[in-house]
Amino acid sequence: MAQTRFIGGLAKAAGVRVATIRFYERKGLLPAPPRRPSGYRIYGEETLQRLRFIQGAKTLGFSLREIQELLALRAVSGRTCLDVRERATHKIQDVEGKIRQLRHFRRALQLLVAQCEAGGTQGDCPILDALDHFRALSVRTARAGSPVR
Amino acid sequence: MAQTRFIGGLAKAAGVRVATIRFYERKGLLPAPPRRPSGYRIYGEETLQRLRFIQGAKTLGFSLREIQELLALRAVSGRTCLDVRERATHKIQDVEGKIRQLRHFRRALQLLVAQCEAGGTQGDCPILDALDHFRALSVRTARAGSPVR
DNA sequence: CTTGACTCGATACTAATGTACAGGGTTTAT
DNA sequence: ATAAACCCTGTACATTAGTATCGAGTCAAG
Repeated sequence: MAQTRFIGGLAKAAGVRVATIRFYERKGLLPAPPRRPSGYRIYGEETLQRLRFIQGAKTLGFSLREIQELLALRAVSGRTCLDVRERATHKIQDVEGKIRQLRHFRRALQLLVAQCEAGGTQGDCPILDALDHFRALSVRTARAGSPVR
Repeated sequence: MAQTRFIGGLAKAAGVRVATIRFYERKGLLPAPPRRPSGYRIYGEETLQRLRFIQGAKTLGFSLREIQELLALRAVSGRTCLDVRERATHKIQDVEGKIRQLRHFRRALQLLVAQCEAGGTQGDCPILDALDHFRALSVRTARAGSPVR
């Protein structure tokens, strides 16, 4: 079994570059792994899981910093439980905002397709006014409140 | 009514910087607006809508390039209708992938909260294995297929 | 008709997220 | 025990998405 591997094998399995893995480690998104006496990093399956998680979160619009926060939720230490609960609840609201927005989005695209199928699309496709009237919901992705100045 | 305004008013209304609006124009995300004889840009309500759309799409993880593609779908010209339909359908699949992933995500976070409420969280919160087992679904955000080399 | 706030284009800088060497060891299959 | 394929650190470069600044012109309220 390929239970453990070096960085190259992990990179290939996750579909990222070796340099990216080292970069994530420096950024604290991946824990510093055990090493061979030579210094080679040794990885187990769990790091692959985590890399997949990171990839997924990235396509959903979370920044590396936010992903770090999400991952930090895992490090529950009992006494911070309330705090974790709070942050998780907050994240859930973020996520639900995003889901709402995406549904909105999808509806607009579906209307566009329907319009196209009905053949009646000349010039100024007013259907995508749905997209135009798309209001930025309360998703504000933890941008630390506009810096004012 | 503030039906038309200069770039500063638009920026304030949309919550972005003036420089960002000019940047989007250069990038083709906003159309070149009409001008005063002096060269001042004049904006109407529709540009505000579009800016909001862009903001929303950004928090959903679409790159400016992808947002451009989405906006381009609006420019239906009859004969490209089939093409538009195809691309829109593709985008819908992207969006649905993201929605699925976000639901996954939310479920994991909800489990975490539930666990916290049940009080039984010591040390190794195995619930977030849900997060760990999160598989990167087929969301592949139009990355033009890994460059191989 | 002045004055403070705004706008113009051009250019340069920044932050986040990677990527690509370079020079030098390590692994491993043969 | 050697050669191809890897890995190490450190540093420099690239791309995306803006931000900031400059000198000069414009707007609009009093």
